[in-house]
Amino acid sequence: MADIARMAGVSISTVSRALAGNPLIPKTLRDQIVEIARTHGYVVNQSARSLRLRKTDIIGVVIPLPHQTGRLISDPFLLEMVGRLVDEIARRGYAVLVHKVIATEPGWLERIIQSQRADGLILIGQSVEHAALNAVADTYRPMVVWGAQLPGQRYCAVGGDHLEGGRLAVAHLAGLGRERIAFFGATEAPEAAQRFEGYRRGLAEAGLTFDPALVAPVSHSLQEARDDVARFIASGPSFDAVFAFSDVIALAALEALREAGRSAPGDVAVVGFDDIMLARYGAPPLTTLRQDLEHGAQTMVDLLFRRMAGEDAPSVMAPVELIVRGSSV
Amino acid sequence: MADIARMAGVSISTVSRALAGNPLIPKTLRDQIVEIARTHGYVVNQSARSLRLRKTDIIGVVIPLPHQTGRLISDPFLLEMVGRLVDEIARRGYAVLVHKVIATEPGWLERIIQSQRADGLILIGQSVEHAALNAVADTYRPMVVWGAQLPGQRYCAVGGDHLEGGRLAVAHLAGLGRERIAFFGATEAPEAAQRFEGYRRGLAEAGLTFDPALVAPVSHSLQEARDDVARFIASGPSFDAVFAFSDVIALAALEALREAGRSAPGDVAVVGFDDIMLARYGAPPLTTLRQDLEHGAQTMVDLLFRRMAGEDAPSVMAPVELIVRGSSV
DNA sequence: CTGAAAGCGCTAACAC
DNA sequence: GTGTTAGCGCTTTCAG
Repeated sequence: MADIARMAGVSISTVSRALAGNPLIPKTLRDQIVEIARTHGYVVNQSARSLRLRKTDIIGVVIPLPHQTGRLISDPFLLEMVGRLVDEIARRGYAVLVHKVIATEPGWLERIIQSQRADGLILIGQSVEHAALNAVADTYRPMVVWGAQLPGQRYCAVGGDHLEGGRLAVAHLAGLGRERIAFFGATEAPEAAQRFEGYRRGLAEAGLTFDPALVAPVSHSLQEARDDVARFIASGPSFDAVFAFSDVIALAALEALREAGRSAPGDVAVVGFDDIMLARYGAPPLTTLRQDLEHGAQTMVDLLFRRMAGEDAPSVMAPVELIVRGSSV
Repeated sequence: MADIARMAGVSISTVSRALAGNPLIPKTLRDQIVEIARTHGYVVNQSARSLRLRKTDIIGVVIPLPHQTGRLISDPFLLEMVGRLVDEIARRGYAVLVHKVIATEPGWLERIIQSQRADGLILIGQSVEHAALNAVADTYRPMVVWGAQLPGQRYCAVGGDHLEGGRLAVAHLAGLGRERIAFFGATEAPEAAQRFEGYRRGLAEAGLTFDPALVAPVSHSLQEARDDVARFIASGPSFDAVFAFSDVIALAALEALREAGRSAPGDVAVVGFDDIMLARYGAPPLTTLRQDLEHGAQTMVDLLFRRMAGEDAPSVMAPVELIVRGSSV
């Protein structure tokens, strides 16, 4: 910047002001300085700017991976979400810093916040302790979490209506005359717990009895899920429908069923959750509960910027929509 | 940091050294200081650190979007690539800054470099002028591009063997007895031009004549591509096979064919490129040329770090593999 | 082994 | 309007 100042025959402050578009500097001089900077390929150093301004123009997007799988972000839902967030954040002139963290290491959230590399944070998923988020939220405002709403929650969460989604799924399956409806997926994470709760309510409303033998804890990754489902099938419980925690699990279930010689939807009707791109293109295409990611990402970013501006933005629960495709009818 | 120093009864320099694990500070004192910092939730401010060290511990991943579509990163290939890169970069203790840029605005690359927000840059795709990349590469070393190798190229590029891929695709289709093989996709971008060139060579080697009427410029986005293909079908040229620039285009072609009442692979055999996740799950599953993204991302990151260390890492062309699935046989 | 002090590149009072 | 100057929070000579 000193160089530019020398070339323009002005002081550093004038250059700084001109480059910032400060109207105190006459328009002609400003343009002149901007032009000099441009031709010399000068751009303001962001580290210095951030240090001085205590503002980075960066939004952190945190992907907490459960367990110490030091591995792949391959989950299609996660990737779609990241894509949407990048779009939405870029529209506002901010860059996106993606953090992949192992959610089991304590203090990771505090570390990210304290490093002050981002002006705001979006966490994808609550795999963290609810309590840890609450604790952080008391002192750190610019944070939005993709996830479920929980009682006593003091952080800002955006997410689909998991409970209603579970209900709708089971109502749909029961309406088709299915009576032995299995649930595939973990039930610990808040989102999962709510979908599971919706499943149980759906059963109750349809006059079906809940059978714990039809609940299979299935991994979230496609490969492992397929094996988990295969084991479940082999272990013998009879079932004529599946409500899966996610589309990925539903797709894995379809594969495992095919390998076990059962047809879908003939022998077993399958419903997933999320409506990822893969859901539409499968054979059969997947009946699922659609979460509008574009809208979800938009909402999260919107709330985040309001919180960054000091407002106190509320949590939002987005509706989910049952999309009926070939895997259930 | 001053606070921590006061609490520990030492100077700021000592705290800085202790937190950096500098062995000049006795281990006990070091641990003590680290402990104080931990309990008080202190973490080094990265802006200040970066300013001082001229090093950010961030790798920039740039997604250049062609044209001024101020829109969505929805391309599955791009998303998978980003996921792989994040994994690979995170493994090395760096964070990832994702930039979405409109490649038509001149000077964007210089701006990103000069802002010094990242220690190195990975560009996904050469949609930029080859010349612009060459110019930048002369002065900016830590940059790796995902794309084709071009004559006179002075930047480091990693990518699949597009030409060979095109040849293999056509050889496969011709081997199945197909004689009117269409090419769907743009032919301007370097990757596309090479795949197209492979297509022409494949035709020649199979003794088929090249018919310009069978080359359809098709958009890269799923929706638009479907419409483009539908128009092509409606316009009447007879064809019994398609080599598509990408899996996304191939999937769009499958849809358009179905809507037009033509069967695949019966009436038209279809081959894509990339082997994205969607390819495997379609109906029919897609024959495609697999680019090993995991390996590609690994290679790019590896070369980038070598360049960051001052070494002069070479460009790499990765093999592609024909994966035969139901869409062609 | 430890501390004092300089300075990374920038912005914004505060003078003039 | 413009320049001078004081930091932002950190690391690292350099001196002790």
